[in-house]
Amino acid sequence: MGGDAQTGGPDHRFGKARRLLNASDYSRVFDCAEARASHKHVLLLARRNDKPGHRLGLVVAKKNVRQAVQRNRVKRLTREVFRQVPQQGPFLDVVVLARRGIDQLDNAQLSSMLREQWRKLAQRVSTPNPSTSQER
RNA sequence: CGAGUCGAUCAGGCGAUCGCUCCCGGUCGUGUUUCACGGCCGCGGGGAGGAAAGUCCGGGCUCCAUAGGGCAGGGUGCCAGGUAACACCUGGGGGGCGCGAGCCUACGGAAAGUGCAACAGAAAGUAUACCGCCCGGCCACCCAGUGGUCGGGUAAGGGUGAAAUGGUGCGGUAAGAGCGCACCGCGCGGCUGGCAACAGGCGCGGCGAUGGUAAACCCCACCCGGAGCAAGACCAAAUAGGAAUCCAGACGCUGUGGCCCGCAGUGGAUUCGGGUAGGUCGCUACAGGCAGGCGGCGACGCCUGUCGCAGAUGAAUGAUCGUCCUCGACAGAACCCGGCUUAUCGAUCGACUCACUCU
RNA sequence: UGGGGUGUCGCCAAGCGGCAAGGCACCGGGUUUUGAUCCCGGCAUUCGCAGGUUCGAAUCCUGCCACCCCAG
Repeated sequence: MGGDAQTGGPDHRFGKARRLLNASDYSRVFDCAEARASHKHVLLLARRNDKPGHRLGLVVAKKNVRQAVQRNRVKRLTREVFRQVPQQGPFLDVVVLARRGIDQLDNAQLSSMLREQWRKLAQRVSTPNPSTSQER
């Protein structure tokens, strides 16, 4: 459906084609994560998709980030970082889970941390690690 | 100029680039034309709050009967008004705080009943008499008097306690006592003002009666049916059709508040097997905002004009850069309103009070 | 988002107007050659926080705070 959208549209868009939309999309990633990147404040899970671009899903639990303002801030920044990621390589479905204490970071710290985690994730997918695929 | 009281408003601004969502317009594609869905485009419009929060009250809305009767349970609690309603607001009264502007106030009933008050204390509620005080009889002595003992009168004083049976003063008395008087308090009666709460003043009662506690049970007056948009409705598909066991056989069972009645419907429960968990509506236009006029002390009401002001559904307001200043607090809509409560860097405006100085 | 519940010592908790039980743990002492067991004694508990009612509040009332559970 979005075949000509990808060729005609610019690189840094973030419409519904770039997001995980329902529970089945999420459970597909959770049930069979091909790669993961863990950090003190965040956990990324990823799986290859057959779509013409990366797709992002967010899990920011109320238990981990208490205030609604802080949850919104974390999600906005994560989307912003993801939006600026180049659309190339094997396309992934990624779920970002926030952990406790992530709301203590300021905007600059948060976005540089997320860029770093994305870089690690992309590396692991391009050179498949036998240990990670064995985990599931 | 300093200190303070009350009320109202605002909640970083501007520019550039990239990005999200809804609406509008255009265009392309798909399906069967109207039309629907999806993609893209537009120097096109809209896009969090005063608390959006806590969920503490009150309503609308939806389903259960159109929410009906009784019990139970809960709430409110000086008076009058406002309101859709309220535990809110306005005005007034009583009480308390402040020099004042003002602020605070769960503020009905204890002579309907039941209960409670540890410890201390004589006594904690149909009062009582420990130490005292006073009088009389008898006994002793150093015979005015003092001490002991018995009988009586007292509740002024002491001591205990959170609280001790009106308070203060004068008279009175053997000592005392509302025993008498004055003022205050309390109760009763009627009068004046006020819609009322209540206030004022008058007369009567000697007050052995009527202590406290109702955020103890309770009484009185008034109010409250239950659940919640994950309510609920619709579309495609499905709930079909089956099998087994158990219970009941219509004073039974089910239907959303705990029970009874009433009302409506009708066999019910469990297991096996089978199937679905996609979308649309509800979803923002109303107790609506602003301006003006009129009525009212005011809350508010009425009339006229004008404005269109989030509506997502894995869930939208952001990021980066520049610039200015006072350097930006608390904090993010999820059905919607009216309040209350709590969090909060500050800024501005208005009204008023007190102190000092000057004129 | 809605509904419901719980906060008492380090842990588990009873108490529901008048001194806050008890057990485990911990500390000190005794018993024992030593340890365990056993015995005795101790625990600085703002009773989640702040107001109020009462003579008196862990207990009653009001407002906050934290944590937990249930419903897609």
